Amino acid sequence: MRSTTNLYKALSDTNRLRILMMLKEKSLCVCEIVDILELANSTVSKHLSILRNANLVMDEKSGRWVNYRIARPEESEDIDFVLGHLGQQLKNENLVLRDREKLGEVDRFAICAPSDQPVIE
Amino acid sequence: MRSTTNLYKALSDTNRLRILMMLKEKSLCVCEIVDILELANSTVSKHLSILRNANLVMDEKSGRWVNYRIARPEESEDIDFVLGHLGQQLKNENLVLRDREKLGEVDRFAICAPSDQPVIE
DNA sequence: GCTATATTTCGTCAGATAACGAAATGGAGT
DNA sequence: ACTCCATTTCGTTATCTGACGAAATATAGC
Repeated sequence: MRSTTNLYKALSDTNRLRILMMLKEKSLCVCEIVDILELANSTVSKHLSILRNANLVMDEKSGRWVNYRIARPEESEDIDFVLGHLGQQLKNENLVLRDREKLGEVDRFAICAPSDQPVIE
Repeated sequence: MRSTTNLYKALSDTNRLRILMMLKEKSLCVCEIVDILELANSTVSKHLSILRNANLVMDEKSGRWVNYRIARPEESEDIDFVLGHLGQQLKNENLVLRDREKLGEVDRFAICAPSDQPVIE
């Protein structure tokens, strides 16, 4: 029962739904999500751990970043069902559409490393 | 977005899931649900209002009782989808199985009217 | 090994949620 | 109209949640 309510709890926050809708488009590191949602990185990290705990997203280390992506069907029995529903419900949601636009422009190399010399790949 | 998170919030409480699973079996009045869940009737009433608000259940007055039932597909775009998922997830849940057993024995005429002379239909 | 920096963890605060009992409401049946 | 009683609303309390900044952790690249 707990795992079922945990899944639904994970889905009952606006910012977590925004994150899922973005990850549906493409994988993102924490700092990119921070930039788009305009929340503290500790807050975003917490949201991601809740989504990870519900097996909705997975993380993969890559260089200095942690990339988050939607769980594959083999990794989550609920993911297809959930994304199907969210896709339907939120496809015309303004906030989601705006996030998606920002998603095209986001560049982790520009966003992170706020010091004088930006990191060069 | 609000209506989507409200739906998921409604589903993220154990007692509300138990209520939905019971109503899937048959319609019930508040006092029957109180008897099975062993919660205060004010608490159950609140849970039912949250489920009603999410369009998952409907209420119908009948004599002195208010019968609650699962929303019909015409009344809720999400109901089939939700019940399908819950059925899968919770079909082997002990608490749900115990509730279902109690459901067979429950008798609103015996439960309510706690005074000396039970109500006669 | 040191430094830089992306991410996570910790501590705290404000607001939301679930529970209860008591009081209010409202419909059914006399 | 009155009474009964199932249900809802109200007020309170304890716990949970989401937010933040600061400190801790971990890893890449020199």
